[in-house]
Amino acid sequence: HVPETVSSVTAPGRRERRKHATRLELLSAGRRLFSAKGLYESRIEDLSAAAGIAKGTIYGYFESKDELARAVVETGYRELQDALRASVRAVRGRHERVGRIVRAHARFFEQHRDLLRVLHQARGMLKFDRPDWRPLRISLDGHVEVLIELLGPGAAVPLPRALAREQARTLFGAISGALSVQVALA
Amino acid sequence: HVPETVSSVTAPGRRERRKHATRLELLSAGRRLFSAKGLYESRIEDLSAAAGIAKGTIYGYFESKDELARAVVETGYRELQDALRASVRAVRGRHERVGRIVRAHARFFEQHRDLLRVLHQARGMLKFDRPDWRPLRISLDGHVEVLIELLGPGAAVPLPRALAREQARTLFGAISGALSVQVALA
Amino acid sequence: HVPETVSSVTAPGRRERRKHATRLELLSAGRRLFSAKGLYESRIEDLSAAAGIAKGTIYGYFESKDELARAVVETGYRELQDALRASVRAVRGRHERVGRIVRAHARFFEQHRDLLRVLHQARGMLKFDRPDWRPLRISLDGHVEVLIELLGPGAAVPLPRALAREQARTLFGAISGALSVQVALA
Amino acid sequence: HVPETVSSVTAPGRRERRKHATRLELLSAGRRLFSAKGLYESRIEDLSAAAGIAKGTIYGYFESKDELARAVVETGYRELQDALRASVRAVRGRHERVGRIVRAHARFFEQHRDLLRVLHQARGMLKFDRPDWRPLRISLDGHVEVLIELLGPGAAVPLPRALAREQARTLFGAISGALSVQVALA
DNA sequence: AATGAATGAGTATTCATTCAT
DNA sequence: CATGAATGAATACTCATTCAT
Repeated sequence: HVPETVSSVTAPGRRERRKHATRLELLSAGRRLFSAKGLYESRIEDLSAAAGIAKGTIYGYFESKDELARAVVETGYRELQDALRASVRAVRGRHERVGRIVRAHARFFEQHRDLLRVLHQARGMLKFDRPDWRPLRISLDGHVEVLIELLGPGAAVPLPRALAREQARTLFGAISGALSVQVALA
Repeated sequence: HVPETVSSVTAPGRRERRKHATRLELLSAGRRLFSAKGLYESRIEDLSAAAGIAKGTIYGYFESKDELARAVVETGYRELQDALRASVRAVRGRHERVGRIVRAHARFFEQHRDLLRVLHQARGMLKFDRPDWRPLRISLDGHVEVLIELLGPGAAVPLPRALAREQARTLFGAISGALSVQVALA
Repeated sequence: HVPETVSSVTAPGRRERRKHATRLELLSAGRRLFSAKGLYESRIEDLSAAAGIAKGTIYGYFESKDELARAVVETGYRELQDALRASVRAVRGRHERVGRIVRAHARFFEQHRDLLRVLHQARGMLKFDRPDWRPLRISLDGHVEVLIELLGPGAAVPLPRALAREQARTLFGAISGALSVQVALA
Repeated sequence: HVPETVSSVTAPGRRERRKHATRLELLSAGRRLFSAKGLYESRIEDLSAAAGIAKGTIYGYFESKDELARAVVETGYRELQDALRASVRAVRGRHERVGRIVRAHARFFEQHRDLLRVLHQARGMLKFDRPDWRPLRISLDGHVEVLIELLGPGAAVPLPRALAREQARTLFGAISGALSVQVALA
């Protein structure tokens, strides 16, 4: 019931931007922390300290620790996808595209070891039957779909969807599994 | 430090065998449980119920929940190694051996999805810097060494150790990563 | 300490009236909320939503949640007293006055069940030894005094104060207790 | 799978009795504490200290703080009912029975002021619509039924159930309301 | 004056581990 | 050896209150 004055219109932009910045800060701190100590060993309090944001404030941005974790994973997949897309932009032949994508994975995960760790962990969780983790499955499923698209064009004969999906899954699993072991034993 | 009494000498193997059976029961229940709910979501109480063994008793067999988990992982690697060894017994050429080993992995993990889950989880943990998880690293390292041996002979020229190790790591990571994604999205 | 400017003099009653209206709005929302969910289960945030007034603003009108609660109780007693006064205006005989007052209570609480709930709760709290609740005791004490006055005249021989007080307490307790149980089990 | 040996049969009695004693200790400490500070201001930690029982242990006896509170209330009503029953044993006329019951209430609550406070509070809560408090309603309802039985016999013509219930409710409400105010202002 | 994002002290509850029986 | 009641440190989350805008 407070009338929108000019001054109250000027401000929002600032506040909005700040809110967004805080959210990003939390996601970034979450990625760092989860990757260093694991999701279960990371305490909300650590997160609060790492992000320089009060404990209670976190709950204004994410409903729970788990939700934050899910957001970190989703953001991670999105970044990976952006990198992959860039790597095959304007590349034609399927053969060539596969190679690019493999190398793009390797490069990306080398630059973002923290994400490699977090995503590995996430893949582990979605094998358990807790419904809370369904969103993670959706993320991974989505990533596979993106891979199908990226690999897709260039095949002389388009693959049946099921087969393409199996290939994409295997490709992604093999690449990240291999890198994962390297990192684990490094 | 309790002196061996005559009675404990009279029934020599029985007690030993019972102890061993209980230990196996615990390892098996642990594998089932950890694979179904994850290491962190599995409660000692669940384990006690699943194994039909009182909570307190468990601590007579394992020093802690973590130690039990480590034992489950070690046992798992040992079983996998046995399967792999069997698969290449009396196979000569390196090329052929690699194929056998890949297929043996697939077969083994198809038959023991629970282990696939547990080992995936374990690989995730050993990326974190908690010293408690060092034994897991040793397990995985040991497995890689075994792989090197199994793959090894048959090469015209023996590979430099470091290279062989890298190959084995990649092989194992790729195979289990690929299977892992299949299972996760099944 | 901000000097009164001309402009604040130009619109003299307006601002005052607005402040008063906001205060009433808060008291009314408080009564509704406390009665529906109880004092402890009512969150300042709910209140803010129910009253359409921002959280921070509330603290311009009341020092704390407790103070608001006390104000709700006091206002409630005052309204009850007004109703009681009206019911015995110009009634002479003590006997008749008692009857009127009993019926007035019943009528009042039937029309304001929310107050019945809030006052019951308040009576409960003032049995505990927290000093914060002393004001509530004063409210109840004051109410009893009013009852004494209202019942008082008409007795041939004025009762000793202590006895009159005991009677008024019992009267009020019995009436509201009886109604309270009816409402609780309705 | 442990066979029942003689020795394991001898023990249980003791353990059982101890468990029961602990439960009683908790109920008693709960009554004391809830009555002194109110249900909401009583911390589980205080309870643990007051009962000399570790915090965690409490949860082996009661599912939650609320459940403990409900048990305290139920036990309280049961004790009150026992006292009332004793007071009218072998009393015939309805008139006489009513008097006895009123006096028995007064005596009981004078001796157990803590219960007066706790039950008052409980009556307050069951006016709110939280389903968690339904058991309290059942307790109070049950108490009213008991009152009906105790008052019942001796009437020349048996009252219609609904009317009897209304009378019992009013009787109980009025008595405890009156005593409640006395205690509150004492 | 009004707003609502930020704060952090405060609390119920969980769960690995111990130990008396 | 086995048992399961007792323990209490550890932790996610809430919510009254503050304060920069």
